[in-house]
Amino acid sequence: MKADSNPCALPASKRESGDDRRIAVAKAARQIIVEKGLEGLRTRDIAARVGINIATLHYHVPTKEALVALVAESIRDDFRVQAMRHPRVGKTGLEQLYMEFDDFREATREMPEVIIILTELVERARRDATVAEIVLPMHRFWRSRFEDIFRLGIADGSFRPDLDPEAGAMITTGALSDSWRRPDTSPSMIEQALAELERAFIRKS
Amino acid sequence: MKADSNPCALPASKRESGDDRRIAVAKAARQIIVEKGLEGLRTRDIAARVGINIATLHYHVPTKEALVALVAESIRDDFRVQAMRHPRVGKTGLEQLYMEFDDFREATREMPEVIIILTELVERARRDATVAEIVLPMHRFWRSRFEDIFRLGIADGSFRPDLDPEAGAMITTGALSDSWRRPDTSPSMIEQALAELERAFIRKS
DNA sequence: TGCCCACTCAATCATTTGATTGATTGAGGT
DNA sequence: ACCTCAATCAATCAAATGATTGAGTGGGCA
Repeated sequence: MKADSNPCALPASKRESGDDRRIAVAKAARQIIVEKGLEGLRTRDIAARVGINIATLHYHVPTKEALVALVAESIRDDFRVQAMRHPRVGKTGLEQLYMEFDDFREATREMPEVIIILTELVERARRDATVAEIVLPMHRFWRSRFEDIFRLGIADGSFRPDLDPEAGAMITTGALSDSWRRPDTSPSMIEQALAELERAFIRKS
Repeated sequence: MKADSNPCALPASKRESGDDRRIAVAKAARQIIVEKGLEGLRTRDIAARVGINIATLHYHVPTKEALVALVAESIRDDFRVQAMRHPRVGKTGLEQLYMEFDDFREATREMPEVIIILTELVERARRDATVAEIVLPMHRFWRSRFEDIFRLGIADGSFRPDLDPEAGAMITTGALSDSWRRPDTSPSMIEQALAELERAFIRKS
Protein backbone atom coordinates (compact mmCIF):
# COMPACT_ATOMS: atom_id res chain seq x y z
CA MET A 1 0.00 0.00 0.00
CA LYS A 2 1.40 3.34 -1.09
CA ALA A 3 1.90 6.51 0.89
CA ASP A 4 -1.26 7.20 2.79
CA SER A 5 -1.08 10.98 3.08
CA ASN A 6 -4.43 11.17 4.83
CA PRO A 7 -3.98 9.40 8.16
CA CYS A 8 -7.56 9.66 9.32
CA ALA A 9 -10.80 7.70 9.18
CA LEU A 10 -10.18 4.17 7.94
CA PRO A 11 -6.63 3.55 6.76
CA ALA A 12 -7.32 -0.18 6.98
CA SER A 13 -9.59 -0.11 3.95
CA LYS A 14 -8.27 -0.30 0.43
CA ARG A 15 -11.47 1.33 -0.79
CA GLU A 16 -12.48 4.91 -0.27
CA SER A 17 -15.96 6.33 -0.57
CA GLY A 18 -16.46 8.33 -3.75
CA ASP A 19 -16.71 11.61 -1.89
CA ASP A 20 -13.44 11.13 -0.02
CA ARG A 21 -11.72 10.28 -3.26
CA ARG A 22 -12.97 13.39 -4.95
CA ILE A 23 -11.74 15.47 -2.04
CA ALA A 24 -8.36 13.79 -2.18
CA VAL A 25 -8.22 14.34 -5.93
CA ALA A 26 -9.06 18.02 -5.53
CA LYS A 27 -6.37 18.41 -2.90
CA ALA A 28 -3.73 16.73 -5.03
CA ALA A 29 -4.76 18.76 -8.06
CA ARG A 30 -4.44 21.97 -6.07
CA GLN A 31 -0.94 21.06 -4.96
CA ILE A 32 0.14 20.36 -8.50
CA ILE A 33 -1.41 23.58 -9.78
CA VAL A 34 0.59 25.51 -7.21
CA GLU A 35 3.76 23.76 -8.30
CA LYS A 36 3.35 23.69 -12.05
CA GLY A 37 0.33 25.83 -12.85
CA LEU A 38 -2.88 24.81 -14.53
CA GLU A 39 -0.82 24.36 -17.65
CA GLY A 40 1.26 21.69 -15.97
CA LEU A 41 -1.66 19.82 -14.47
CA ARG A 42 -1.64 16.20 -15.60
CA THR A 43 -4.19 13.55 -14.73
CA ARG A 44 -1.39 11.04 -14.25
CA ASP A 45 0.35 13.22 -11.70
CA ILE A 46 -2.84 13.64 -9.74
CA ALA A 47 -3.54 9.92 -9.75
CA ALA A 48 0.00 9.19 -8.63
CA ARG A 49 -0.20 11.69 -5.79
CA VAL A 50 -3.52 10.29 -4.61
CA GLY A 51 -2.12 6.82 -4.98
CA ILE A 52 -4.67 5.50 -7.43
CA ASN A 53 -4.79 4.35 -11.01
CA ILE A 54 -5.54 6.74 -13.84
CA ALA A 55 -8.65 4.79 -14.68
CA THR A 56 -9.84 5.09 -11.10
CA LEU A 57 -9.34 8.82 -11.32
CA HIS A 58 -11.46 8.91 -14.42
CA TYR A 59 -14.06 6.84 -12.64
CA HIS A 60 -14.47 9.54 -10.00
CA VAL A 61 -13.86 12.59 -12.20
CA PRO A 62 -14.89 11.77 -15.77
CA THR A 63 -12.93 14.41 -17.71
CA LYS A 64 -10.19 16.91 -17.17
CA GLU A 65 -12.66 19.70 -17.62
CA ALA A 66 -14.70 18.30 -14.74
CA LEU A 67 -11.50 18.08 -12.76
CA VAL A 68 -10.75 21.77 -13.20
CA ALA A 69 -14.32 22.54 -12.23
CA LEU A 70 -13.86 20.40 -9.14
CA VAL A 71 -10.81 22.41 -8.16
CA ALA A 72 -12.74 25.62 -8.75
CA GLU A 73 -15.52 24.43 -6.46
CA SER A 74 -12.99 23.42 -3.86
CA ILE A 75 -11.45 26.88 -3.91
CA ARG A 76 -14.85 28.48 -3.69
CA ASP A 77 -15.68 26.42 -0.62
CA ASP A 78 -12.48 27.54 1.09
CA PHE A 79 -13.26 31.09 0.16
CA ARG A 80 -16.74 30.84 1.67
CA VAL A 81 -15.46 29.43 4.93
CA GLN A 82 -12.92 32.22 5.14
CA ALA A 83 -15.50 34.88 4.32
CA MET A 84 -18.11 33.71 6.83
CA ARG A 85 -15.75 33.25 9.73
CA HIS A 86 -16.25 36.55 11.51
CA PRO A 87 -19.67 38.15 11.98
CA ARG A 88 -19.88 41.83 11.09
CA VAL A 89 -23.09 43.00 12.70
CA GLY A 90 -23.17 46.14 14.75
CA LYS A 91 -19.77 47.47 13.71
CA THR A 92 -18.94 50.80 12.10
CA GLY A 93 -17.71 51.01 8.54
CA LEU A 94 -14.14 51.59 9.64
CA GLU A 95 -14.26 48.72 12.12
CA GLN A 96 -15.55 46.42 9.42
CA LEU A 97 -12.80 47.59 7.09
CA TYR A 98 -10.24 46.67 9.75
CA MET A 99 -11.86 43.27 10.07
CA GLU A 100 -11.75 42.77 6.35
CA PHE A 101 -8.08 43.72 6.32
CA ASP A 102 -7.46 41.25 9.14
CA ASP A 103 -9.20 38.54 7.17
CA PHE A 104 -6.96 39.37 4.27
CA ARG A 105 -3.85 39.11 6.41
CA GLU A 106 -5.07 35.81 7.74
CA ALA A 107 -5.72 34.53 4.24
CA THR A 108 -2.28 35.52 2.98
CA ARG A 109 -0.79 33.79 5.99
CA GLU A 110 -2.83 30.63 6.20
CA MET A 111 -3.79 29.85 2.64
CA PRO A 112 -1.36 31.62 0.36
CA GLU A 113 -1.83 28.97 -2.28
CA VAL A 114 -5.49 29.80 -2.78
CA ILE A 115 -4.82 33.04 -4.59
CA ILE A 116 -2.30 31.36 -6.85
CA ILE A 117 -4.86 28.82 -7.93
CA LEU A 118 -7.55 31.45 -8.08
CA THR A 119 -5.47 33.57 -10.42
CA GLU A 120 -4.98 30.65 -12.76
CA LEU A 121 -8.68 29.94 -12.66
CA VAL A 122 -9.62 33.55 -13.40
CA GLU A 123 -7.21 33.40 -16.28
CA ARG A 124 -8.91 30.31 -17.61
CA ALA A 125 -12.35 31.72 -16.93
CA ARG A 126 -11.95 33.85 -20.02
CA ARG A 127 -12.06 30.75 -22.16
CA ASP A 128 -13.95 28.29 -19.97
CA ALA A 129 -17.55 29.17 -19.18
CA THR A 130 -17.87 26.46 -16.55
CA VAL A 131 -14.95 27.84 -14.57
CA ALA A 132 -16.13 31.39 -15.12
CA GLU A 133 -19.48 30.61 -13.56
CA ILE A 134 -17.79 29.34 -10.42
CA VAL A 135 -14.94 31.77 -10.09
CA LEU A 136 -16.21 35.18 -11.18
CA PRO A 137 -18.99 35.31 -8.55
CA MET A 138 -16.33 34.91 -5.88
CA HIS A 139 -14.63 38.12 -6.87
CA ARG A 140 -17.95 39.90 -7.22
CA PHE A 141 -18.87 38.79 -3.73
CA TRP A 142 -15.60 40.05 -2.30
CA ARG A 143 -15.99 43.36 -4.06
CA SER A 144 -19.60 43.80 -3.00
CA ARG A 145 -18.52 43.25 0.54
CA PHE A 146 -16.19 46.26 0.37
CA GLU A 147 -18.93 48.20 -1.35
CA ASP A 148 -21.26 47.56 1.58
CA ILE A 149 -18.57 48.52 4.04
CA PHE A 150 -17.88 51.77 2.22
CA ARG A 151 -21.58 52.63 1.99
CA LEU A 152 -22.02 52.01 5.68
CA GLY A 153 -18.86 53.92 6.50
CA ILE A 154 -19.94 56.93 4.49
CA ALA A 155 -23.26 56.96 6.33
CA ASP A 156 -21.71 56.64 9.78
CA GLY A 157 -18.98 59.17 9.09
CA SER A 158 -16.02 56.77 8.95
CA PHE A 159 -15.22 57.53 5.32
CA ARG A 160 -15.11 60.50 2.98
CA PRO A 161 -18.55 61.68 1.85
CA ASP A 162 -17.29 61.89 -1.72
CA LEU A 163 -16.07 58.28 -1.72
CA ASP A 164 -17.57 56.25 -4.54
CA PRO A 165 -18.28 52.86 -2.91
CA GLU A 166 -18.12 50.91 -6.17
CA ALA A 167 -14.88 52.47 -7.27
CA GLY A 168 -13.40 52.18 -3.80
CA ALA A 169 -14.24 48.49 -3.70
CA MET A 170 -12.74 47.99 -7.13
CA ILE A 171 -9.53 49.72 -6.12
CA THR A 172 -9.29 47.86 -2.85
CA THR A 173 -9.92 44.37 -4.18
CA GLY A 174 -7.75 45.09 -7.18
CA ALA A 175 -4.84 46.36 -5.13
CA LEU A 176 -5.09 43.55 -2.61
CA SER A 177 -5.41 40.70 -5.09
CA ASP A 178 -2.68 42.13 -7.27
CA SER A 179 -0.25 42.54 -4.38
CA TRP A 180 -1.14 39.09 -3.15
CA ARG A 181 -0.59 37.60 -6.54
CA ARG A 182 2.76 39.14 -7.33
CA PRO A 183 5.71 37.02 -6.33
CA ASP A 184 7.81 40.03 -5.32
CA THR A 185 5.51 41.46 -2.66
CA SER A 186 6.72 41.30 0.93
CA PRO A 187 4.41 41.21 3.96
CA SER A 188 5.60 44.65 5.01
CA MET A 189 4.63 46.03 1.62
CA ILE A 190 1.16 44.62 2.08
CA GLU A 191 0.99 46.38 5.43
CA GLN A 192 2.03 49.62 3.76
CA ALA A 193 -0.69 49.19 1.17
CA LEU A 194 -3.35 48.45 3.78
CA ALA A 195 -2.39 51.52 5.79
CA GLU A 196 -2.48 53.68 2.68
CA LEU A 197 -5.88 52.32 1.67
CA GLU A 198 -7.16 53.37 5.05
CA ARG A 199 -5.83 56.89 4.63
CA ALA A 200 -7.21 57.03 1.12
CA PHE A 201 -10.80 56.43 2.13
CA ILE A 202 -11.05 57.67 5.67
CA ARG A 203 -12.77 60.94 6.51
CA LYS A 204 -10.26 63.56 7.58
CA SER A 205 -11.43 65.35 10.74
CA MET B 1 2.23 30.47 -51.75
CA LYS B 2 -0.16 30.62 -48.79
CA ALA B 3 -1.98 33.57 -47.31
CA ASP B 4 0.42 36.47 -47.09
CA SER B 5 -1.00 38.29 -44.10
CA ASN B 6 1.76 40.88 -44.17
CA PRO B 7 1.34 42.82 -47.39
CA CYS B 8 4.36 45.05 -47.03
CA ALA B 9 8.03 45.14 -47.90
CA LEU B 10 8.89 42.46 -50.44
CA PRO B 11 6.07 40.05 -51.20
CA ALA B 12 7.93 38.99 -54.33
CA SER B 13 10.59 37.10 -52.36
CA LYS B 14 10.01 33.63 -51.02
CA ARG B 15 12.71 34.26 -48.44
CA GLU B 16 12.44 36.54 -45.50
CA SER B 17 15.29 37.92 -43.47
CA GLY B 18 15.67 36.22 -40.10
CA ASP B 19 14.62 39.31 -38.22
CA ASP B 20 11.41 39.75 -40.15
CA ARG B 21 10.55 36.13 -39.57
CA ARG B 22 11.10 36.42 -35.86
CA ILE B 23 8.86 39.46 -35.77
CA ALA B 24 6.17 37.64 -37.71
CA VAL B 25 6.51 34.66 -35.40
CA ALA B 26 6.16 36.85 -32.33
CA LYS B 27 3.09 38.51 -33.78
CA ALA B 28 1.42 35.20 -34.60
CA ALA B 29 2.30 33.80 -31.19
CA ARG B 30 0.75 36.83 -29.50
CA GLN B 31 -2.48 36.38 -31.43
CA ILE B 32 -2.69 32.75 -30.44
CA ILE B 33 -1.95 33.51 -26.80
CA VAL B 34 -4.81 36.00 -26.78
CA GLU B 35 -7.12 33.41 -28.27
CA LYS B 36 -6.11 30.31 -26.38
CA GLY B 37 -3.74 31.41 -23.66
CA LEU B 38 -0.13 30.44 -23.15
CA GLU B 39 -1.42 26.99 -22.34
CA GLY B 40 -2.93 26.66 -25.80
CA LEU B 41 0.14 27.93 -27.62
CA ARG B 42 1.33 25.36 -30.17
CA THR B 43 4.35 25.66 -32.40
CA ARG B 44 2.37 24.17 -35.25
CA ASP B 45 -0.32 26.82 -34.98
CA ILE B 46 2.25 29.57 -35.04
CA ALA B 47 3.99 28.12 -38.07
CA ALA B 48 0.65 27.76 -39.86
CA ARG B 49 -0.32 31.34 -39.12
CA VAL B 50 3.01 32.69 -40.30
CA GLY B 51 2.77 30.44 -43.32
CA ILE B 52 5.97 28.51 -42.79
CA ASN B 53 7.03 24.99 -41.99
CA ILE B 54 7.48 23.82 -38.42
CA ALA B 55 11.12 23.13 -39.09
CA THR B 56 11.57 26.66 -40.40
CA LEU B 57 10.05 27.96 -37.22
CA HIS B 58 12.53 25.93 -35.23
CA TYR B 59 15.29 27.30 -37.38
CA HIS B 60 14.48 30.85 -36.33
CA VAL B 61 13.36 30.12 -32.78
CA PRO B 62 15.13 27.01 -31.52
CA THR B 63 12.86 25.97 -28.66
CA LYS B 64 9.46 26.74 -27.29
CA GLU B 65 11.04 28.31 -24.26
CA ALA B 66 12.91 30.71 -26.53
CA LEU B 67 9.63 31.39 -28.25
CA VAL B 68 7.94 32.44 -25.02
CA ALA B 69 10.93 34.62 -24.24
CA LEU B 70 10.60 36.17 -27.69
CA VAL B 71 6.99 37.03 -26.98
CA ALA B 72 7.99 38.50 -23.64
CA GLU B 73 10.57 40.70 -25.31
CA SER B 74 8.06 41.77 -27.90
CA ILE B 75 5.61 42.80 -25.19
CA ARG B 76 8.34 44.66 -23.37
CA ASP B 77 9.19 46.59 -26.51
CA ASP B 78 5.56 47.64 -26.97
CA PHE B 79 5.45 48.64 -23.35
CA ARG B 80 8.53 50.79 -23.71
CA VAL B 81 7.19 52.61 -26.74
CA GLN B 82 3.96 53.29 -24.90
CA ALA B 83 5.75 54.47 -21.77
CA MET B 84 8.12 56.82 -23.56
CA ARG B 85 5.55 58.46 -25.81
CA HIS B 86 4.77 61.55 -23.79
CA PRO B 87 7.44 63.65 -22.07
CA ARG B 88 6.72 64.57 -18.46
CA VAL B 89 9.12 67.37 -17.73
CA GLY B 90 7.95 70.55 -16.06
CA LYS B 91 4.55 69.27 -14.98
CA THR B 92 3.08 69.14 -11.49
CA GLY B 93 2.46 65.83 -9.76
CA LEU B 94 -1.25 65.99 -10.44
CA GLU B 95 -0.74 66.87 -14.09
CA GLN B 96 1.61 63.94 -14.47
CA LEU B 97 -0.93 61.67 -12.79
CA TYR B 98 -3.51 62.81 -15.34
CA MET B 99 -1.07 62.05 -18.12
CA GLU B 100 -0.39 58.63 -16.70
CA PHE B 101 -4.12 57.97 -16.52
CA ASP B 102 -4.47 59.09 -20.12
CA ASP B 103 -1.70 56.74 -21.15
CA PHE B 104 -3.56 53.98 -19.38
CA ARG B 105 -6.78 54.80 -21.21
CA GLU B 106 -4.91 54.84 -24.46
CA ALA B 107 -3.34 51.48 -23.71
CA THR B 108 -6.65 49.85 -22.84
CA ARG B 109 -8.08 51.24 -26.05
CA GLU B 110 -5.27 50.62 -28.49
CA MET B 111 -3.54 47.52 -27.22
CA PRO B 112 -5.98 45.67 -25.01
CA GLU B 113 -4.32 42.38 -25.85
CA VAL B 114 -1.03 43.37 -24.28
CA ILE B 115 -2.30 43.06 -20.73
CA ILE B 116 -3.82 39.69 -21.49
CA ILE B 117 -0.49 38.38 -22.67
CA LEU B 118 1.33 40.18 -19.90
CA THR B 119 -0.85 38.53 -17.29
CA GLU B 120 -0.10 35.13 -18.69
CA LEU B 121 3.59 35.94 -18.71
CA VAL B 122 3.57 37.18 -15.12
CA GLU B 123 1.82 33.98 -14.22
CA ARG B 124 4.52 31.97 -15.89
CA ALA B 125 7.25 34.14 -14.45
CA ARG B 126 6.76 32.35 -11.17
CA ARG B 127 8.12 29.18 -12.72
CA ASP B 128 10.25 30.50 -15.59
CA ALA B 129 13.26 32.59 -14.61
CA THR B 130 13.89 33.72 -18.18
CA VAL B 131 10.42 35.17 -18.50
CA ALA B 132 10.60 36.61 -14.99
CA GLU B 133 13.72 38.55 -15.87
CA ILE B 134 11.98 40.18 -18.80
CA VAL B 135 8.53 40.72 -17.38
CA LEU B 136 8.94 41.67 -13.73
CA PRO B 137 11.08 44.75 -14.43
CA MET B 138 8.25 46.09 -16.55
CA HIS B 139 5.90 46.17 -13.63
CA ARG B 140 8.57 47.60 -11.36
CA PHE B 141 9.16 50.35 -13.88
CA TRP B 142 5.49 51.19 -14.08
CA ARG B 143 5.20 51.26 -10.31
CA SER B 144 8.29 53.39 -9.84
CA ARG B 145 6.84 55.86 -12.27
CA PHE B 146 3.81 56.38 -10.02
CA GLU B 147 6.12 56.55 -7.03
CA ASP B 148 7.99 59.43 -8.64
CA ILE B 149 4.77 61.17 -9.50
CA PHE B 150 3.49 60.86 -5.96
CA ARG B 151 6.76 62.11 -4.48
CA LEU B 152 6.73 65.11 -6.77
CA GLY B 153 3.05 65.73 -6.08
CA ILE B 154 3.53 65.66 -2.34
CA ALA B 155 6.34 68.19 -2.67
CA ASP B 156 4.38 70.53 -4.92
CA GLY B 157 1.19 70.26 -2.89
CA SER B 158 -0.87 68.25 -5.35
CA PHE B 159 -1.21 65.26 -3.04
CA ARG B 160 -1.79 64.57 0.63
CA PRO B 161 1.30 65.11 2.79
CA ASP B 162 0.66 61.79 4.52
CA LEU B 163 0.55 59.86 1.24
CA ASP B 164 3.05 56.99 1.17
CA PRO B 165 4.43 57.09 -2.39
CA GLU B 166 5.40 53.43 -2.45
CA ALA B 167 2.07 52.23 -1.15
CA GLY B 168 0.17 54.63 -3.37
CA ALA B 169 2.02 53.34 -6.41
CA MET B 170 1.33 49.77 -5.37
CA ILE B 171 -2.35 50.47 -4.97
CA THR B 172 -2.59 52.37 -8.23
CA THR B 173 -0.79 49.88 -10.42
CA GLY B 174 -2.54 47.03 -8.68
CA ALA B 175 -5.98 48.48 -9.11
CA LEU B 176 -5.36 49.46 -12.72
CA SER B 177 -3.82 46.21 -13.86
CA ASP B 178 -6.44 44.18 -12.02
CA SER B 179 -9.32 46.12 -13.50
CA TRP B 180 -7.73 45.92 -16.92
CA ARG B 181 -7.22 42.22 -16.59
CA ARG B 182 -10.72 41.27 -15.45
CA PRO B 183 -13.03 40.31 -18.26
CA ASP B 184 -16.05 41.89 -16.56
CA THR B 185 -14.75 45.45 -16.27
CA SER B 186 -16.46 48.07 -18.40
CA PRO B 187 -14.76 51.28 -19.59
CA SER B 188 -17.06 53.35 -17.39
CA MET B 189 -15.97 51.36 -14.34
CA ILE B 190 -12.37 52.13 -15.19
CA GLU B 191 -13.29 55.79 -15.35
CA GLN B 192 -14.90 55.49 -11.94
CA ALA B 193 -11.79 53.89 -10.55
CA LEU B 194 -9.50 56.55 -12.03
CA ALA B 195 -11.66 59.32 -10.57
CA GLU B 196 -11.64 57.65 -7.18
CA LEU B 197 -7.89 57.17 -7.25
CA GLU B 198 -7.54 60.89 -7.82
CA ARG B 199 -9.77 61.69 -4.84
CA ALA B 200 -7.90 59.13 -2.75
CA PHE B 201 -4.52 60.78 -3.14
CA ILE B 202 -5.23 64.41 -3.81
CA ARG B 203 -4.71 67.07 -1.15
CA LYS B 204 -8.01 68.40 0.13
CA SER B 205 -7.99 72.19 0.30
C1' DT C 1 30.99 30.07 -63.13
C1' DG C 2 30.93 27.94 -58.91
C1' DC C 3 30.80 27.94 -54.03
C1' DC C 4 28.84 29.24 -49.60
C1' DC C 5 25.25 29.74 -46.55
C1' DA C 6 20.99 31.52 -44.87
C1' DC C 7 16.70 29.73 -45.38
C1' DT C 8 12.98 26.38 -46.32
C1' DC C 9 10.34 22.06 -46.42
C1' DA C 10 8.46 17.02 -46.31
C1' DA C 11 8.79 13.31 -43.52
C1' DT C 12 9.42 11.27 -39.30
C1' DC C 13 10.52 10.46 -34.31
C1' DA C 14 9.88 9.92 -29.50
C1' DT C 15 7.10 11.28 -25.85
C1' DT C 16 3.38 12.87 -23.60
C1' DT C 17 -1.30 12.74 -22.43
C1' DG C 18 -6.38 12.30 -21.94
C1' DA C 19 -9.23 8.62 -22.25
C1' DT C 20 -11.07 3.70 -22.76
C1' DT C 21 -11.52 -1.32 -22.22
C1' DG C 22 -12.18 -5.45 -19.89
C1' DA C 23 -11.20 -7.94 -15.98
C1' DT C 24 -10.89 -8.15 -10.83
C1' DT C 25 -11.86 -7.18 -5.97
C1' DG C 26 -14.41 -6.89 -1.88
C1' DA C 27 -18.05 -4.85 1.14
C1' DG C 28 -22.95 -5.08 2.06
C1' DG C 29 -27.36 -7.02 1.48
C1' DT C 30 -30.52 -11.24 1.07
C1' DA D 1 -23.57 -18.98 0.30
C1' DC D 2 -24.71 -15.95 -3.39
C1' DC D 3 -25.49 -11.75 -5.81
C1' DT D 4 -24.77 -6.98 -6.86
C1' DC D 5 -22.26 -3.15 -7.75
C1' DA D 6 -19.18 0.55 -6.51
C1' DA D 7 -14.39 0.78 -6.79
C1' DT D 8 -10.01 -0.44 -8.65
C1' DC D 9 -6.26 -1.71 -11.84
C1' DA D 10 -3.14 -3.26 -15.92
C1' DA D 11 -2.91 -2.57 -20.51
C1' DT D 12 -3.72 -0.04 -24.41
C1' DC D 13 -5.33 3.54 -27.80
C1' DA D 14 -5.34 7.57 -30.56
C1' DA D 15 -4.19 12.00 -30.93
C1' DA D 16 -1.32 15.77 -29.98
C1' DT D 17 3.10 17.82 -29.78
C1' DG D 18 8.00 19.51 -29.54
C1' DA D 19 11.77 18.45 -31.98
C1' DT D 20 15.02 16.43 -35.59
C1' DT D 21 16.79 14.81 -40.02
C1' DG D 22 18.23 15.22 -44.49
C1' DA D 23 17.48 17.14 -48.73
C1' DG D 24 17.01 20.87 -51.27
C1' DT D 25 16.84 26.22 -53.07
C1' DG D 26 18.38 30.47 -54.47
C1' DG D 27 20.73 34.95 -53.62
C1' DG D 28 25.22 37.00 -53.25
C1' DC D 29 30.06 36.98 -53.62
C1' DA D 30 34.86 35.52 -55.24
